[in-house]
Amino acid sequence: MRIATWNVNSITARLPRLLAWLEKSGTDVLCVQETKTTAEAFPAEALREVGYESAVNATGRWNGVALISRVGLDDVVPGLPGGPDYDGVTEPRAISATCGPVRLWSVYVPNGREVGHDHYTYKLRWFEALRAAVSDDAAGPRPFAVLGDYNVAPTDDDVWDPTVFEDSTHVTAPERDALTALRSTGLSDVVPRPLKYERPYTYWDYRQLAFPKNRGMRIDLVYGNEPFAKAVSDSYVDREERKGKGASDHAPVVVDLDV
DNA sequence: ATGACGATTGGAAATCGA
Repeated sequence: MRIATWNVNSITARLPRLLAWLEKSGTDVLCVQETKTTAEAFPAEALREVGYESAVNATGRWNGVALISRVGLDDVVPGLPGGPDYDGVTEPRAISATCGPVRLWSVYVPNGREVGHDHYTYKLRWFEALRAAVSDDAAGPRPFAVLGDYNVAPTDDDVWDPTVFEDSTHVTAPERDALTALRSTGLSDVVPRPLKYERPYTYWDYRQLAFPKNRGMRIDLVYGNEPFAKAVSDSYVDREERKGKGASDHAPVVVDLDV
């Protein structure tokens, strides 16, 4: 069984590449972030025509997450129970479902914008709510994983140049502490292998030739419980999908499971 | 080649991203 997570930066703009990639990669379940569409405009019919069901939590131009599966999509829960609002709005940043033998979340963690910003506080609260919401499944016997754009680089090795990010979001101690707290529920970081270079970056800015220069970050993560981690046979970042016209600024992270 | 930011809303310029 092949699962993957991909911040597509608009599923409308990415649809041709998304459909081609699903077929080429043979992915059974895809966790999507930044759909940037309403649920009504989500391309569920185009996905159904190629054999995938969709579960969507999306409200418009910002955020939005989905699960796309051809191996079952049951017990769908949209949103993060107990999660914080931002500016009085409950943003669509999480959705979970059971896909065959595994329970999966697709998450788009708040960016944080600047250290000390209201959005940064919101990000830390969001992480705490996520930890509380997944703790039972994380400790359970069923293969379980939280996949998505975490907007945190777990270590300095996950950033192309740590000195560039001093005092920036994505690398601060409170954000990394939030990852540690999340792992303490029984989850571990399923680190993918890179297809080129030393580090498995998953995001490269569109600007300043970041991708050709490999100025990237590993911020798209797969956190799996013990039954999940034991079933992993391979994991890699499909950097080929970051190339060329019409690419997202994130590459898919692929995980193969023996389940 | 992997190449100098892209998507959305709205119908220009602002906002967001990390």
